[in-house]
Amino acid sequence: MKFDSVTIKDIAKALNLSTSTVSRALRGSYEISPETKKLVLEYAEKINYRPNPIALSLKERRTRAIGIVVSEIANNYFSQAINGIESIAYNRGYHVIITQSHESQEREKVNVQHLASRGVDGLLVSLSSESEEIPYLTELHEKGLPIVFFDRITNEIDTHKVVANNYLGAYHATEHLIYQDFKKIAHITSSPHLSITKERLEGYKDALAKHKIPFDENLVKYCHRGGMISQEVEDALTTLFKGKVKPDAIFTASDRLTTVCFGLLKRMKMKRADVGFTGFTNTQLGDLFSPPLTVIRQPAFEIGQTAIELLIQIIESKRPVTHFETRQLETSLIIRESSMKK
Amino acid sequence: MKFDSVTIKDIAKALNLSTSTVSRALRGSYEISPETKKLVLEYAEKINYRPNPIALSLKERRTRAIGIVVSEIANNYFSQAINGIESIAYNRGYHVIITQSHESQEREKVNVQHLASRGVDGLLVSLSSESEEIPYLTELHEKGLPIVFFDRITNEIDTHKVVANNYLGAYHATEHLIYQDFKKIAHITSSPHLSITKERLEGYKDALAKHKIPFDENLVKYCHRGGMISQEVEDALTTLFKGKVKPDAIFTASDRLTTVCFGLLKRMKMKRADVGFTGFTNTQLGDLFSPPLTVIRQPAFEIGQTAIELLIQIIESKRPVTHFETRQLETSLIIRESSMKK
DNA sequence: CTGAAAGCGCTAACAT
DNA sequence: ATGTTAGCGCTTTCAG
Repeated sequence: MKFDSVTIKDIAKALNLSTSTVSRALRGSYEISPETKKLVLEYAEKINYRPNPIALSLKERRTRAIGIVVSEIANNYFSQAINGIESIAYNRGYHVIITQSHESQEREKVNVQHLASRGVDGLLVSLSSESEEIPYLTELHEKGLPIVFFDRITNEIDTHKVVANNYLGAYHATEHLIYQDFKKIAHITSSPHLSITKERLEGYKDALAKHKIPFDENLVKYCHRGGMISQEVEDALTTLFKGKVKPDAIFTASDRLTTVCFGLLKRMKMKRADVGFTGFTNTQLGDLFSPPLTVIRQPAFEIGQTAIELLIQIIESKRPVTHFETRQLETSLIIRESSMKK
Repeated sequence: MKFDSVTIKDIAKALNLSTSTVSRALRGSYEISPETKKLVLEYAEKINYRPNPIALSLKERRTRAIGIVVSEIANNYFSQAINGIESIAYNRGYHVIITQSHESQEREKVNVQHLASRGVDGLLVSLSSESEEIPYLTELHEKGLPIVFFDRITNEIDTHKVVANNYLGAYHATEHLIYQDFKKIAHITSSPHLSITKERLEGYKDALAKHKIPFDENLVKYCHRGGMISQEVEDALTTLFKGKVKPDAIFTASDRLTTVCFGLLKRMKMKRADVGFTGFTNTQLGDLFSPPLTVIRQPAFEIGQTAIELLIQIIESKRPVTHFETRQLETSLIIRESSMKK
């Protein structure tokens, strides 16, 4: 605490000891006599001594804090992932600093650099939709800062990564729509360079191919800000429904896209009733919607847990970690009315 | 950056200057010759020097970081408030550290103490539903740590506070239900000792009184964990509908309570169709629901902005602030179908 | 077993 | 205009 709180020095003075003795006693060094130790400990307790973590960080070059960089906390996927992260971190004695990029690369960079310079012991990051080149991260990684990516990952950096099985999630969702007898399935997704975008697009394509439905690239719309700006989703929808091939179903690729798109569809009154709909989202409110929403749900909490576990593993490993893995967790398709053919 | 990054010392050595000269040059002190200044600045730029904020904090006893304590970020109200806070903080050069209490007082205490010991310049807090006595906060406040409360505030501490006009919000919501001709309006709310609970209850009561509807305390149900545990809401509903006086409408008092309760109502199939419903919530998804939800919306973003502005004001004021204010922002009632009498 | 002293990166009072 | 030194709170050699 910064407001004239008690320091090791105060204890030393009061007990007529040196600061080093006090320090050692406090951390239970074996070279301190039991009596002195007891004396110090009791006095420290009595005056409610708390070591100053800032001084500690300066000295030890570690903070027991880990930084999180996500695009938006107002996103069910991320808030659940963060809860997963915290659930482990706190038990392991780490504190967590959450930052948001709001899908802006500039903001992401600022956050990353701030966290790094604040001395976090490691970083958990899901890239912004604008991020393609990420020198600010590679640089840090090369300097030895432990980083684990989750959700939106990158090939630029060789480290642990944790993702949902986006390919299969998309595949099953698409196939489900096909089984419902939809033929013109549009796919509304985020920035084309994002890992999740590519994986989900692959799943979508492969499901179509499997069922001999030709892939039509006019049915795929990219929202570069991931739906942060509702206008881009509206434009996508307008173009789709004005196009030669009108979609009879829509499959959205991210949390925000799903809710924004579903809302717009309703508002635009584009014969919503007979447009099949499903999308990736972690909202728990899907069955309150009208019609109830068929969703692809990611195990966000578990993804967060896995990511922080891997990160702590790197942080606490004695020797540099060289073998990295990419963990993949399965999604689940929750079928409700919105994807049913009328 | 902690990984052998360049320090002021390196610059000094390279340029054959003393560290103090470098330090002064870097912060543009007038007592440094333009040439030296230029030299230093250019070299610093070249080798990409970044001051170490940890060392800075230790020295200056300030961090330009402010701590936020809320119950849940997976709550539309709080995530919007946090966005408001960030929008101002970043422009003013402050970073923001977000923590969650998950409605647990113990966790709240740990977070507060951690933030304080990490040396945040100030605290923005919305209390957990368990928090009544808050010695860990009063203590800090007495030591001079700037604190601003928002949403769930307390009388224990004399400082700036920012809230929605909960009384009027509840009053209007209740009155709206009355106008729809509902007579037995139940109120499902959080912990009785929370400021928001009291204010909203008052509004509810006064609206009833105004319209000569007798207040029936059996129609008021408290969920002590604020709906964190869905069971407590289910119990509340069960009791209500098994009671002598069955409610014909329900008015919920918080974001989580609103969505959980609305969902349960649907699932429990308790003739949901003719139960009027409205509640406090900041979800933007209300009109996607079935039926579309009538909600009381708080200006969360603006509340966040106001809170951080007041906090920064305290932090940066030269002399101790002694006059404190409680700012109140108006809510808005968004009327949709759920509150309509069939 | 305990103490003195150096140092983490930086700033600022105090020389010069 | 620039350098020297002390100190923020703590740990950790190095000496006794």
